[in-house]
Amino acid sequence: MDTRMDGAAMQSARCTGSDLLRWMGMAHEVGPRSDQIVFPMRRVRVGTLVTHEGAPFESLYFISAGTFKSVHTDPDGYELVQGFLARGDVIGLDGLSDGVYGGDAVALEDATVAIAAFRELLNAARQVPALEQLIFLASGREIRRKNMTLEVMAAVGAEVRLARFLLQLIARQAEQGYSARRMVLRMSRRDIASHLGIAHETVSRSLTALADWGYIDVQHREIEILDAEGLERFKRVTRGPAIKPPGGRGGATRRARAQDMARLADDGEVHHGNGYGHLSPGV
Amino acid sequence: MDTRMDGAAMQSARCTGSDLLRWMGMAHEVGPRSDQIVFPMRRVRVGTLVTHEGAPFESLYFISAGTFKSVHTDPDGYELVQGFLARGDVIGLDGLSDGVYGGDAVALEDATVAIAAFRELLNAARQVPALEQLIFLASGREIRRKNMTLEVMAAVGAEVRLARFLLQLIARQAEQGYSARRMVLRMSRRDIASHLGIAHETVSRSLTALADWGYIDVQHREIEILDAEGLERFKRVTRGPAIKPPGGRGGATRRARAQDMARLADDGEVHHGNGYGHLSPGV
DNA sequence: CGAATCTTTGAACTGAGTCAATTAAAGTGG
DNA sequence: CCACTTTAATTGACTCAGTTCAAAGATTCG
Repeated sequence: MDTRMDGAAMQSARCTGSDLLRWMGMAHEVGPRSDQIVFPMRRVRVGTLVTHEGAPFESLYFISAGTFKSVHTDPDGYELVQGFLARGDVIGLDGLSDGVYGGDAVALEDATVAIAAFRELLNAARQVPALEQLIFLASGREIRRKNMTLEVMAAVGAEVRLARFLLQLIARQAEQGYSARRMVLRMSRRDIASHLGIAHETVSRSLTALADWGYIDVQHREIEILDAEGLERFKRVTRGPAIKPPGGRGGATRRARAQDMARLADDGEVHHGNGYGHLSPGV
Repeated sequence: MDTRMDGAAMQSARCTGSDLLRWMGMAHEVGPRSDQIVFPMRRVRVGTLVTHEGAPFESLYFISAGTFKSVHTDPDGYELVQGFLARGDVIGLDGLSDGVYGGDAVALEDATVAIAAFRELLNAARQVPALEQLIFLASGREIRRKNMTLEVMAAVGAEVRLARFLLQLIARQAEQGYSARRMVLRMSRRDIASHLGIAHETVSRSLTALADWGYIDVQHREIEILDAEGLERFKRVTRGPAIKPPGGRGGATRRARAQDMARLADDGEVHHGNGYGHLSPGV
């Protein structure tokens, strides 16, 4: 399976239902029928909006290449980055609820999307069950993603949020067949900050911290994972108790703070704090 | 339209597609065809789980009555309340992505749900387009809700988070035809805390603060909105700049803190801080 | 009526936000 | 291609909102 070009898709500025299925990781569903369904494609240049918040919902946009941010602007002018989207994601799903897009989808680099007019997509879906599945898969995935974002934002220190965010990003990249060690952040620190609910200065500091502790290497917007295992362990650190050990617990009460984190990177053995966090420990 | 009972539904422990449409606010789509589709119902007692995290996805559960919390437990045992669901919501949508439920749905009070086996629902949808729409509506709504939760959690003080949460809750209740002034919190402070990403002690304190400022009245789990307008204004307060006023601005640089909030309640005129928050101000 | 849970309140500590100032990078135009 | 402007990123110092820890009420439930 070709991950850079989609056959004739690019040249002719159109693609097939099969392409959509492939991008979304449903290659096994590709068949002659899905080959027959054709969608127009659109090249999108950096900074361009694919959906406009408040505009009437008409199409879903399947990302073939490139990265987007979804930005919601509230009535007072505050911007919130709701998420980052790439191949395997669909733009515009929130429009399903009330017929209006819930945010701007801004290209963070030159990109390509397939335009699926929703009405037509539905018609196609009636003939090609795989396409119907595709829509549900996309919706479910979007919901799942949001829940993951909630996990990132809920109740952890800034460095941990960042760690989770990075691991999430690179996991998605790896799913698409790219490196699981190196990545380029397409978004600004400010975008990350908005998405994670922290100050952009804190993003800087946290990146530096993660680098100091040897988990990652940061060169501008290029990130390399140096210690995937350690980072994976680190992302689990919270301020609350780990889990109430089945046989009762009697450890020292100490919060996991920066120095412990660093140690965690060194010798891999740390008892993180066990005070009561607001993430209720599982009983 | 009856909002308490659904005709024969309760007695016979089954309901029709029309009922589903009504609960979801699609009463206008009700027709003879949707009357023909029948779904079994299930009574759910407090504390009972409707979906189990990790269990194979098979059905969607349409809430007829009662309240649920959706709880995700991560491998380390930390619990995160992903959201609260009531009539008008559907349980289990996150299972659409990978065929597994993403969290436990726990009843916070005795409740009733309609069980829609997904396969059958799809079949029914082929005959009754309104039901197809229904699924998409539900998905889109779920995504929209998650985005609203992100807004709540992103970058604001605890009192404001709480204010937004309460207003959200009561708006949903009002949508269903109930009071827009009084409500009963079905969930514990701890649940709220987990959902908002703050400590449960902070939830207590913030409720007290909102009450002290005259926005609400708190009696245990009963909340009354005393000053809807003020609360609406208050929820907009952030730590960052309001909006960069079109004609440039020159106000004093002061953060909006508790005392200002209180004042806001009194005389309704406050210039909240205007330093640069991490919620980028709209250009 | 007592056990368990939930809620509130207090006190102290600290992580992260705010403000400020410098450095680096990316555009822009001559 | 190089000055110049503008935006992005880093780093530091200070402050406070919110977490943590502790302990006392209030409710609920068996």
